[in-house]
Amino acid sequence: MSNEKFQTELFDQFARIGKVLSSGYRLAMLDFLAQGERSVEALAKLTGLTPANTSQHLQQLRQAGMVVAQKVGLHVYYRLAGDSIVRLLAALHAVGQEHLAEVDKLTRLDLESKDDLEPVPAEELMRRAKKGMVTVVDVRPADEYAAGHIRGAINVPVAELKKRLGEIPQNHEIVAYCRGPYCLMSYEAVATLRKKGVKARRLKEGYPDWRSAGLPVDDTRK
Amino acid sequence: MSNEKFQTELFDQFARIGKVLSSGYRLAMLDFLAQGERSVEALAKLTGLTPANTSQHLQQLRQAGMVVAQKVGLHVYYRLAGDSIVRLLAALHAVGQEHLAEVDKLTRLDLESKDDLEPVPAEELMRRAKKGMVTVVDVRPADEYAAGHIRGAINVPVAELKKRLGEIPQNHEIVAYCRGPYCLMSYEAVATLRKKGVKARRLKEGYPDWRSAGLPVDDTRK
DNA sequence: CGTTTATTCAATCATTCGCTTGAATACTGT
DNA sequence: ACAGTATTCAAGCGAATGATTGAATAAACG
Repeated sequence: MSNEKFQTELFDQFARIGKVLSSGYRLAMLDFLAQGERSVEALAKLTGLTPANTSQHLQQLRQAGMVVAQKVGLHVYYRLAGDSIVRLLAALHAVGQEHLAEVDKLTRLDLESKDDLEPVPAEELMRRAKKGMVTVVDVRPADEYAAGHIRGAINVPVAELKKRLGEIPQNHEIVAYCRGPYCLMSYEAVATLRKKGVKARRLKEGYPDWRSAGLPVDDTRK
Repeated sequence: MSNEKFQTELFDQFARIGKVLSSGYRLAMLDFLAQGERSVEALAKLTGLTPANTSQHLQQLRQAGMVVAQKVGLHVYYRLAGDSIVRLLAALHAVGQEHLAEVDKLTRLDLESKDDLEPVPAEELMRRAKKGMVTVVDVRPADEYAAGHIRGAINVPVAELKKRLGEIPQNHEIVAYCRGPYCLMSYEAVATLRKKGVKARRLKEGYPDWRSAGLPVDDTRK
């Protein structure tokens, strides 16, 4: 094969991956899948799409080699095909953050104004968790917690935080986490807790980062 | 703004980058631009597209924040908007290599069968170049060499290699390099040189990797 | 000042994409 | 076997995309 032909065929193959990244819904699904496997139904709920539509997107992702499916009973569980996908998503986020003015505007409005809530980096949390100096709270919805969470974390979804305040041991500082750097739930949780006079900070990383860094998790399946 | 709305807007922004990566031609352009800036005309020649078409693609890339343009005289020179783009392309290549059967097939046919030509990693080349133990040959076309190349390399395009063999000092081993990991020119060059009885290997990295690693280059503009 | 050259703009057309809808398939539990 | 549920399939429709063409800008040069 000539060099030119080889090159164009290769670029067309890589473009298949790009094509699959060209839909906000598919990117959202990949982000959810980065937190662990999910059924079609669960993803449909999370994205707000119809199940049929969700299934179609997932099959595009599968044909591009980004996700793999496994049928268990009535449900089909999808998960990311490998760790390189997480790295690709991270690179995509980085480029967006750096070069898309709109992303900058969105995050400046919503995240940075809240970032005086100095986030706790993962390694600091690990150190302090070993000494039992901290209570880790997963503020994602219950089903996402059930599918996988940081080892030792308790689950109080942000929507129920106010009425379930009593469940949270308050002898230590509280560290809240959620889905990832662009998820607002942990911000909201920390704001709520502080308003109640509870000492709380958010974890800098989300669950997907924690998990892909090889830190200890409890997951429904490896 | 609600968490859900924020999320979907953010994902839609990231999808703009994915959309721009969904064309083989645009990916090819980004790869060429990773080697240094190029005019519209140059990119049109490299991709085989018409200038008008090339210009349209470049403007899509520009609107997505991936490239920036600079007008000098009659020519408009485009270049990558930042280093995070190079990392994104690398992540894309990694995912393709790992999860697309077609990429695997293509590279197995064309690259791996030739990979017994044990490539030289960049750091080894640096070490040996300092001692003057090696002749570095850039086998890309003359204009690409002119736009930027590894410091100390001489240029002999692979097409002219046979008739210009005499220009290459043969007291040291020769290390050939070209555009990057999926470019076949350096493979071809090494095969040609070995057939002539010249001791030659290829550099594992291509020029873009070398450049983005901060290793010494001669570039037309910083 | 008019010509040449590089790039961009604008309009057109065939193709593709994404969502919707309704039906088909696969599996579970009674 | 039958009803119920999760997922996939297939067809249809409106919107967006990509290449082509010809014209419009903009800068360099005689």
